[in-house]
Amino acid sequence: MFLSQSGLIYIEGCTDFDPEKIFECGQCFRWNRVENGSYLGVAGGRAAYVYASGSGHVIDCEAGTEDFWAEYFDLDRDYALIRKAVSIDDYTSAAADYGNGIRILKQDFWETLCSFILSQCNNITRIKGLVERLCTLFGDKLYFRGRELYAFPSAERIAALSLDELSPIRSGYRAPYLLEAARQLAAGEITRDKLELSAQPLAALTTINGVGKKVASCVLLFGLHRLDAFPVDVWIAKALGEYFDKGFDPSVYGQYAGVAQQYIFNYIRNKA
DNA sequence: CCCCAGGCGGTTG
DNA sequence: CAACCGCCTGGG
Repeated sequence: MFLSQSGLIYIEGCTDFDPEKIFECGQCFRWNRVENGSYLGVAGGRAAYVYASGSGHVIDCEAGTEDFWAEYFDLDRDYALIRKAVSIDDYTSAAADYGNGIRILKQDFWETLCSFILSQCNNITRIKGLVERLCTLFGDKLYFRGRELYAFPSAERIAALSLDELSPIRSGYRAPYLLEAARQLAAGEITRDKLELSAQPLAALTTINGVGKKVASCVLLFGLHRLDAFPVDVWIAKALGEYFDKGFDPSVYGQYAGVAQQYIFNYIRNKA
């Protein structure tokens, strides 16, 4: 399904790899289309291009980082099987068909937490702007194929800032949430490991000020790759209200409820 | 073109 | 259940 060479990953014969869907379905904020139609993004302090090539796709990255990107794009997982597994009713089947190509990225925990704290009551354009300013102002500079890019700043870096220093981000009332979360992480009060071990990771996450159930579910799904997490935002709520019974329980999708969530989200948001 | 509502992938007290 | 900060979008 994929083949790694020095600095290049070839994805061939995979029915479920569509860059546009992966990057535009709202799970990530640091991938952008560039002039030639390929996507350029930064994750884990590294950059990569993703583009269509022949009958497949290519991930163009620094030599030695192929394993990181294969993991990031969850390339070992068979999403065609997941699509089948969650197609348990007509509506979800249609959504899964429509969303064919979506994959859940294995993103950094802190970056995900941070990004989704900023996401509340904002549209994607603005979230991307906020995150980009955060990186440009406080992230480490990196160079990739002649471009100057910025890594996502560490929790320690953000924890050391004052509200005043954070103000150029223009994150509004979310700024104190961000600082507080950064300090809790930097102090080790909240760690990825603790959450992994916790029996109630959702409850643990919602102890963070500014993190409610929706943001916490997004962090579980995108930042801890808990594919059973099922974030309910306004779009999902709309779909649930229109097409599902009242007492709907996402556990009907089993361990891949979160992937079903992405299909439904993408479907109700983009389908005419 | 400028102006100003309305609305945004929520959370909190 | 309103208030929160601020921009982006669209109608006038």
